[in-house]
Amino acid sequence: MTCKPTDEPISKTQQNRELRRQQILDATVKCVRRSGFHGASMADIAHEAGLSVGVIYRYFANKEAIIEALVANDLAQMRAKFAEWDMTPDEALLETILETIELGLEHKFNADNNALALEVLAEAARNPNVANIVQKADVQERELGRSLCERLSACNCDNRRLTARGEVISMIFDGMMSRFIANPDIDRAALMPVLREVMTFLFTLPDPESTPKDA
Amino acid sequence: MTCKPTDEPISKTQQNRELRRQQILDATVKCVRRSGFHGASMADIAHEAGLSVGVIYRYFANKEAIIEALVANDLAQMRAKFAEWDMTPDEALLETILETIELGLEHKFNADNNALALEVLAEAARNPNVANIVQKADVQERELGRSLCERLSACNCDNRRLTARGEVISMIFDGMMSRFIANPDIDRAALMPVLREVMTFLFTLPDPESTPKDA
Amino acid sequence: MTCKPTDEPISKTQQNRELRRQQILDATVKCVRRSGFHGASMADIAHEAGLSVGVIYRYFANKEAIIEALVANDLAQMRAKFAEWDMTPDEALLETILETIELGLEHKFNADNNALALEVLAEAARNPNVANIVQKADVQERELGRSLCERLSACNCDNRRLTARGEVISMIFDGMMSRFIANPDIDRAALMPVLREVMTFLFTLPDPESTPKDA
Amino acid sequence: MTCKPTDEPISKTQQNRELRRQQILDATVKCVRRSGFHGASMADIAHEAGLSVGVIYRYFANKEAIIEALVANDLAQMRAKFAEWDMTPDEALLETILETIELGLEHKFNADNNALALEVLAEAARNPNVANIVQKADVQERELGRSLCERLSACNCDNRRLTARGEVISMIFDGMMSRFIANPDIDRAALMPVLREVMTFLFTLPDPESTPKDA
DNA sequence: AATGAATGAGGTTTCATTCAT
DNA sequence: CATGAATGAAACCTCATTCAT
Repeated sequence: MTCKPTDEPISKTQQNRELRRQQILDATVKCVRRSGFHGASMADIAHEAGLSVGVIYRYFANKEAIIEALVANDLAQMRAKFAEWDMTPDEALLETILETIELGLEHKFNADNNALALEVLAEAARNPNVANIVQKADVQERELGRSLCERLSACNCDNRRLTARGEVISMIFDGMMSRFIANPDIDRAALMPVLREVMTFLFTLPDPESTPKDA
Repeated sequence: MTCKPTDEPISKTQQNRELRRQQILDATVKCVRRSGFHGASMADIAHEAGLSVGVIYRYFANKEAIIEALVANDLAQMRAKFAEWDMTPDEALLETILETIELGLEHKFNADNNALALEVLAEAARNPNVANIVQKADVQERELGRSLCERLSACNCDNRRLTARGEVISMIFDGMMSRFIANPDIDRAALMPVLREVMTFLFTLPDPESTPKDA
Repeated sequence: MTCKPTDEPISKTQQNRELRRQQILDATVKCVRRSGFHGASMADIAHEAGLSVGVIYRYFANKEAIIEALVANDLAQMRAKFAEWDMTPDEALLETILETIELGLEHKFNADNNALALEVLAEAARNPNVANIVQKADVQERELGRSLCERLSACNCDNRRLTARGEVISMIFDGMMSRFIANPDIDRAALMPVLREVMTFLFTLPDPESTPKDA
Repeated sequence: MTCKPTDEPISKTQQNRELRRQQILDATVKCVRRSGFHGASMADIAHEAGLSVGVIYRYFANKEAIIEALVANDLAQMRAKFAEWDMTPDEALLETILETIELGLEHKFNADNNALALEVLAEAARNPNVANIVQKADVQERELGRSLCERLSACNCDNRRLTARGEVISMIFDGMMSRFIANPDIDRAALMPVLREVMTFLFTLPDPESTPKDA
């Protein structure tokens, strides 16, 4: 990721370069939220970033590259939040997670976050490069999720089953976006307890006694 | 100009008109799956439909109108499937629904369905007209869902809680799309039993004894 | 113009044909007033005439032909009004003409008439066919005008001078259109007497005594 | 982005911008003369200007904006000529104006000028924006005209009557365009003296003795 | 390095005209 | 004869990308 040619690991030039890239990505996020990937023109992005059109091409090969970097960035931020849980002590973990449901809901029910995330998914559904980025990011996220589930479960857990539980948890979180689009006036007060119950159920779900370990 | 008031109110001309509209919508679906709403050009659509570009404008006012009709169409099909359950007798209902999970999964894990549905959601996140169509459709879908939950629950159920359970169920189904994008090689065999357990839990979830009925 | 193949000079079929042509021209006039020659589409015209698009092509070779017929029609109507004066007795002629100034002003200051007449002129300035029609019509109009001037003048009038006076009179009338566009709130009450004075001056303008008859 | 607050407020960039705009307007004038506003395509204009289509949109928002700028430009040039007379001393004024009649005639009988001016009028008859520009320009022109009339008149002149005389003079000039279209081979040698006589009459026309000053 | 003017292919849409029914 | 669905060229306009300054 970061090449170190000199003793100083990241040169000032490199740092500036990264800052500029981030500046462009931030501007792109705003534009994409407003108008989608195709609706956001390079001129829009340049204007939003306070830069000239030409300079963007010194930091990104083309629009496609911006999109890819944007997606990678966005997913990295997600992952960062996830990683925080990893450091929570075992006894506080479940409660911490349950508390975060509300934050998650708030995040997913935010129109801006939503627009961007759905744009990414829609793009990933058609664009193999973007799909690849999303999938790469997901591998790491699943790993984190699985380790959380493992810590929460009693002990004797089928690994595949653990993974599946993680998937269903993810489904619920990801599905929030879709629900917000379809029903923005949802009754959040009534939703929260149900979500807590289901999450608790999922996190602590024991293996069925008589399930064969392999299909 | 010349209207023939026959017995049957739908003239052959009207029928042909509807056929052409459907032909155009079908072509659009293919193109949108391939390239998204904005990536699908009118020329693409016309070519896919085997028509000239101009003729499309005899059946739809503009591209926006095609998109809106497409979304409405797509959601209507969804609803139709949903409605089937409404006629299942009570005693077979839960089992029928659980059996359908697999079909649902299969549907949501199909790349074509996925691309279209995500495109619709992403569009709805930015385009108020499309959002409106989606939300209108969802009102009906929620109604159906609530009635199913009601039949499955014991009896003494808080209405808001019932609705919330429906929302969570929807989240799981909708979230499948997102998961398929992020992890297409998911272990479906392991996933199915967990899904069945969660669904059963959700459908039969009792009210907590000491919950105040109104916030 | 009218071919007479049978004894009856104009067959009923021919008459119907002429009626249809007129119907189309009337519709075109409305459309052209609204949107100009280029803005008036064949579909507009057909709709306004209560006909199908196709049938128009049975009566006119193409849009150009409609325009040309329209222009010829319009000019013929002008000429018809002009011709009425030809039958007025000498002693009442000047007064009749002066009285008509007000009608002329009213006509030229009507937005609808204006839009059409200016459209015709602008078209004639670029389209040789239309220019030709306009010029052919004008030859006849000038002839009428010259004969009016002749009757009004004392007697000993230079022919070229008479013609020139006719031209200036025409300029004033034609110029009204332009003035209405530039100043629609013009003070007509103040304008009328000045117009009467100038017209009287022009109609009765004697030859300068010492003008050489040829330049 | 980078603005250099120099002493002279008009930067070289601004100057270049203005030059390009003028270049485009000049090309448009040629095209409009040839084919009218609607007949002149953006491709034609670009080609005539030696530019690409896209660049035009950096200087004008759309075709309508070009037309409006063109009209404003054209009228400003007219007004500039008019304004010259304002500086002529009183004793030479009438003769100067009469001498200008010939120039005016020459100008109005020029096919190119004509085509453009008529196009503007025809457009103004239907397009409120253009009408507005024409009317705004005319207010100034009338002011100039009225001041000329005032200087030429004896003294005791009704203001409304003065204005009316200005209108009739304008009618004659504007009417020339129309006459040139209808009769391009007009006998200018015979026309000139008549025009001089009428103009003299109009410029020096006294108030009728017994006219009530207010209607 | 930065700028932003220029390019031109390609987007949506319109419309005169034709022709099978 | 009449219809109006179909055609496809051409209109206006946008935008990712390049490159002289």
